[in-house]
Amino acid sequence: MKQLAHAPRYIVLADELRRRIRDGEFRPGDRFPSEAELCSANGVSRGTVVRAVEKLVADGIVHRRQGVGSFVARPSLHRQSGKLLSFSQSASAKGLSSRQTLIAFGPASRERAWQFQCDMPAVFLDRLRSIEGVPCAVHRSIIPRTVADRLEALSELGEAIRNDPEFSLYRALEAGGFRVVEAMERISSRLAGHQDALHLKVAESAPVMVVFRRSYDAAG
Amino acid sequence: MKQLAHAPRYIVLADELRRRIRDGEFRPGDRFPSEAELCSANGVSRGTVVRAVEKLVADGIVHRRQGVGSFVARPSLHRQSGKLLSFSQSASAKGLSSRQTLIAFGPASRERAWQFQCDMPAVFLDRLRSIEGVPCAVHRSIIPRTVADRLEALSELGEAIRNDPEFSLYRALEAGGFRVVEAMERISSRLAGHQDALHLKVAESAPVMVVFRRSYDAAG
DNA sequence: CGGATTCAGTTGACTAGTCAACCGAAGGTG
DNA sequence: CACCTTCGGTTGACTAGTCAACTGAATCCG
Repeated sequence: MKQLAHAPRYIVLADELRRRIRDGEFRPGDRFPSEAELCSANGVSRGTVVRAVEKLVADGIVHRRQGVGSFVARPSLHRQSGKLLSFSQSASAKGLSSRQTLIAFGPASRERAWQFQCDMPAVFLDRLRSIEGVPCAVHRSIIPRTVADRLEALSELGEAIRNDPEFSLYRALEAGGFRVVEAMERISSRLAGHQDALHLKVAESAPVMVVFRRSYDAAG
Repeated sequence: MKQLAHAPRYIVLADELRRRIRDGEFRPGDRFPSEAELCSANGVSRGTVVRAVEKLVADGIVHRRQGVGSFVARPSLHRQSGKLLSFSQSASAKGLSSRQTLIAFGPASRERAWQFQCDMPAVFLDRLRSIEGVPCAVHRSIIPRTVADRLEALSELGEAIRNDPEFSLYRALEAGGFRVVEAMERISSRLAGHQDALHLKVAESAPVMVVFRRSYDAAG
């Protein structure tokens, strides 16, 4: 189980840079420290710095231009997607049955919330979504505390999901007075980890899709 | 304009390995040559080999396990997505207007078709999709020749798209007798290239989403 | 036999460099 | 002024290694 050996340095470095961006040390559009600077500042070789920065680039947090430098990305509104149907909506629209089971929920760590560019106390909600009985996605939802509190008590939310296989988070949000009007999606594919593989019942390290979708209500 | 300088070796190597997999030299589940083997066989250092293989891993073509080796991935049916609404369907379902403009179309190179795991002569179709006037995606469709021929003549297809901003490829396919029943999606995000940036009118190297969706009709 | 250990082979992480491609700005020249 | 060149700084690609972590199989031993 030990698992805690120690994270690779390039991941530690990436996380630290992420934090510094989050904390406002680097602002959108700002020039990022050059790779050479990051090398000497952190006492690692350039290859390690590159791997760290590549992670941030893959996350869309920074971008690089050869011969110029690296920059903190401006939050892109163009990532907004018009495809704003909830999972259950799109399924039923095609006459398919959609099911879900609650995997886990509870308070979200600050780091985790930040992955969704959410800098408030929040709760997370992991759900296994199935179409026609075939598990096909794990949805991780991050809901700001302020919103969650206006829904039913959280424990009840958990119960609702457990008991109602047709439960739709979007419907619950609307019932709570929130109209979701637009969303930001960040989609990437990665290899299934142990947990994912367990839930999806696929061979471990099979490719899965990871969908980040940030939703806004009319008030933001 | 020269642009043709020469592709990096790790890309050349990745493409070559892709081709060898495609040609059946390595079969799904097969053990892949070890990194050391690939090094000596291709006369490059291990770092280069790793980058090449990482590309294949990112594409979901191979997977690696530390201490064991690399393997050709089995085509995963779990990548099938239940969310099979066409772009225009999902937009109109939300009461949004969707537009599109034809960027390019014509015969697809074998390499390009293969990216969609399609090993037949095919045509490609690049469309810029907009929601509420905001460009938000470039869709690249690969259609097997055998299917395309049963649609209207291709030039007419081009005309149809040009003239009908409400044109839906799925609708056209159904009109031609093809019922799309399921699709495989491979989604990744990358940086906008020059072409992309031009069409989407976003800052170059802004993050964009790339959606690969392979659709099957009832007969496969 | 069955459990522990060793061992060879593989990928993961990392180093300390080199050279190339590229960009922007600063000068130089007509 | 307009054009060209040079130059410093940056990222991109690559090398040739080292050591660590991990796996599976073989081996040893009670």
